[in-house]
Amino acid sequence: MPTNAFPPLPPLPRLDNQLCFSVYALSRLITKAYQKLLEGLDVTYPQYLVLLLLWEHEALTVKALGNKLLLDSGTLTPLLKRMEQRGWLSRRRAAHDERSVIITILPAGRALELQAREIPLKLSVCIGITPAQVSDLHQQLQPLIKHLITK
Amino acid sequence: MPTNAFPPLPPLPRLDNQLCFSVYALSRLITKAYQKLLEGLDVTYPQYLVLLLLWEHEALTVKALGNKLLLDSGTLTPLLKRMEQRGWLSRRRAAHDERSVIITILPAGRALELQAREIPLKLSVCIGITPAQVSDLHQQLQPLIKHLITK
DNA sequence: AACCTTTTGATTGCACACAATTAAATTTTC
DNA sequence: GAAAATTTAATTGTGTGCAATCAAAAGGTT
Repeated sequence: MPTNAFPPLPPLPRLDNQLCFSVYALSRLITKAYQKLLEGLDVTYPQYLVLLLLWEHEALTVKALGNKLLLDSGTLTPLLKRMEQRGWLSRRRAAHDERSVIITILPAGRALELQAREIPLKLSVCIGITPAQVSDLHQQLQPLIKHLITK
Repeated sequence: MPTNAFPPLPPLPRLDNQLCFSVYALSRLITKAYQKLLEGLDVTYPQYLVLLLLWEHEALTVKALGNKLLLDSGTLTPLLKRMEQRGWLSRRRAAHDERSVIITILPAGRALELQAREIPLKLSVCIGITPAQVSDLHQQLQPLIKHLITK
């Protein structure tokens, strides 16, 4: 009896068993939850992430923002231009390296920080887990992110 | 001495401490990893998710696909039209309810299943965690998803 | 039957998200 | 110092992703 040249492979895992789909779905659900909390500020979730960084660092290059957010200029440039139009930040070339674009928070952008103070707390309620669980889960995701970044 | 009407609030959590950002970043990294594995099939990750469902169920309405993938018709309609153009599936109105659109897998779409067999294994290597960890993490994400869906 | 409500997809408009390419400026190499 | 390689953003094109709106069809009510 000849060996089977095409042995049956195990069936593809069902969608509802897949970790990757869960991460994908959860990410979109979280973004949607943020959108509700952020609509008072009239910012999107990716824009809020940019603001979080600028509130902390005052000024960052597009490159630095991209490194921290894992987003490239194809995403960031139009997003930052929209935020510039609203007067939240400024975009200018670096004097010492004309290739770099420096993003600086403006007073109007700084003013949003106060309004945003309650968001983390509200969101944790939205998601419905304890701070301990948040921390635990966060720790577990880090190695996956690290592993995928270096590819 | 009067009580302070505006006590200082705790600082906003740093980006690299936020679970939500980790989920968001991980989701995009996973999609990118899938894209590499899927480029031989010339499908995107969301299209692959549709195929996974059609390989299992043969035919589903747009509504049913949307329920399973947590995507609405604004996303699915153009995506399914692209897949129809490539001959992977058909779109037709249900006879008993002209509002419903039934998506049916075609032979060309079915043929992709064989080529996709190795993807789950390859991806688990890509992510770099054990099956036990995958299962564990997956279990932890379910309550968050359930909690956010019912909002 | 005529009306009302609900369900279902499609459509529209806007905002990411990223691969690939281009262009400009800097750094390295010789 | 000139040439080559690298770095950095911008641009372009394609594909999601979703809120809001529209239109058609089904089901229910009187």
